[in-house]
Amino acid sequence: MDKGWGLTLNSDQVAGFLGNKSAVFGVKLTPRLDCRSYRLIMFPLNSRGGEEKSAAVPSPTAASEQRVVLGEVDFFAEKNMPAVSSVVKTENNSQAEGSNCRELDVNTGLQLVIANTGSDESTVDDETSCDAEDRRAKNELAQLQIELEKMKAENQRLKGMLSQVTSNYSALQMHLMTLMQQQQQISSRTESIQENEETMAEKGRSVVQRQFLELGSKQTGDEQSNSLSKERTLSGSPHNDVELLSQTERIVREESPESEGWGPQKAAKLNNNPIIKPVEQSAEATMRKARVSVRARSEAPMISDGCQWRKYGQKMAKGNPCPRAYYRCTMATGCPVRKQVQRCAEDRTILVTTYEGTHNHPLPPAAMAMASTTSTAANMLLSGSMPSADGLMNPNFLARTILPCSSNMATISASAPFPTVTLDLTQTPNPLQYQRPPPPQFQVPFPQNIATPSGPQVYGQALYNQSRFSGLQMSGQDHNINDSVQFHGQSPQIHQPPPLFGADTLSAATAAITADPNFTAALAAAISSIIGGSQANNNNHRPSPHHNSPSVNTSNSIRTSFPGN
DNA sequence: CGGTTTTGACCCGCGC
DNA sequence: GCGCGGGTCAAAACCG
Repeated sequence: MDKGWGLTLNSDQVAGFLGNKSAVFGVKLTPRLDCRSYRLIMFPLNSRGGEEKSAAVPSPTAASEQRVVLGEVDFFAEKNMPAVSSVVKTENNSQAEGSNCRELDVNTGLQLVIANTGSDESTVDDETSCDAEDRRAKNELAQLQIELEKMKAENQRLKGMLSQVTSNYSALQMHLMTLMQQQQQISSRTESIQENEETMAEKGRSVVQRQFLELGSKQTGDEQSNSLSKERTLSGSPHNDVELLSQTERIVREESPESEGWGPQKAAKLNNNPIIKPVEQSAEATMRKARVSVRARSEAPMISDGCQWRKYGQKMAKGNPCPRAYYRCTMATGCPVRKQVQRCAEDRTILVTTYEGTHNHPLPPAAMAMASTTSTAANMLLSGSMPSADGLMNPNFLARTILPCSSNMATISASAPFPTVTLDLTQTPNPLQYQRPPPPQFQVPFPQNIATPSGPQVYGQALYNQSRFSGLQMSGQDHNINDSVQFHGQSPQIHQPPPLFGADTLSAATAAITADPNFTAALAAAISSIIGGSQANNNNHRPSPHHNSPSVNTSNSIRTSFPGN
């Protein structure tokens, strides 16, 4: 087959060699199928140098016993090419002389002398069939290459379109949220003025009393909402806040019915009271609803995230020929964290791992980075659908806050049955990007909580502040950052803001893990940053080699073990 | 022997 | 009501 190289001779040389000055020929050298001999194909050239037709050149009329050396010939070689010393002319049908001569088309009377070759003997039999087969194969190859190029171009075009659509969607969503906030501010002021007038008109009627009455009619016993409402009532524009609260209640209820999702459905059966729902259960159910999907390129059946997982099911999902595997965390009994692992249908080198829930136990360093990333993403996603002191948070802040290095590496699915954040680790961002502070406008969704956000350190603290501020702390278990703090030796009983290294290392780990497409390398970076940053003796956790946990050696590299499925 | 994986059955929500 | 699809259960098989 054609190996992609050929021999080109000077046409004048060829014409002179043939003894016909008026004839101009092009010469091609193509390897034969056996890859040991080569064929020199000559063809007439038109005035523009193009090939006129593919035809064998008649043998030279005046055959000479003496070799005519055309001169040194260079190959346009790309691969393992034998060096060609010269092109000589011999008698018709003469065999190659010497072991370094390779047979060519005997009809042309040309012979190619190839230096530095072995003593392979070339033959001339089945030459015609090989020739036809060569041409067919070359044609097929050329067509395939053309199709490949077309597909590549189409792929690039589609990628560009997708990127544009994604960015447009984000921009539109940002715009919509900004407009909604402005509208709410305006309506808030308007209603505040109206209420003032009402208060003046209806003397003796207490506005605050009316507000609490309305609250009482709309509340469902949710202490969290109640406290939020009271807080809002005190902070101004109460009427609007009540409406906002009821809106948000609808959103939360619609998005997280108790009997849905990965939560134990039997547990849902046990509590059938639709009105009185404990805060813990509600928060837990809401937390379990949020999902964080991580896309990473991996040939392994499962990415190593430092946790121990037990597979409890596998299903064929619609629209994807690859099965979806279900795992639950087995690092602690009753840990609610589960994950789904499935290969991407479009690109099977991409492994999509979807996490849900928050670990209720300390995590090893290897697992902290991913767990914190997913937990933070879930927290912020839920915060985005919950009322806050600033009103509704734009979920796109999440993408940019979690992944300040690239705005299009995180997407939030609004159409999915569950609110899902997708962290795409398959794209290669500029490695310098995540070392720089993120753009200020996307840095912190709650700027009043952060004094001077200036980079990943403050960014990590921002996550901490935000997640505590969101009012969606899981009762009975603190945020993952606190988990990490506990793991680093802090007293589990004392719930206080984590020391600085917790936020620093977490943010660094998060940035590293989300910015590096090589997941294992990113995990190694994250772990090394955690270990190096805290200088704590964290090596007491030695996951059993039986489990799917990475082992950290002294050089902070990651060795993953993936038992086959 | 204990933990994990496999895999068919079952449950449940949802759309028609 | 029925079918479909997602998610989970649980018994059997597997494995170190």
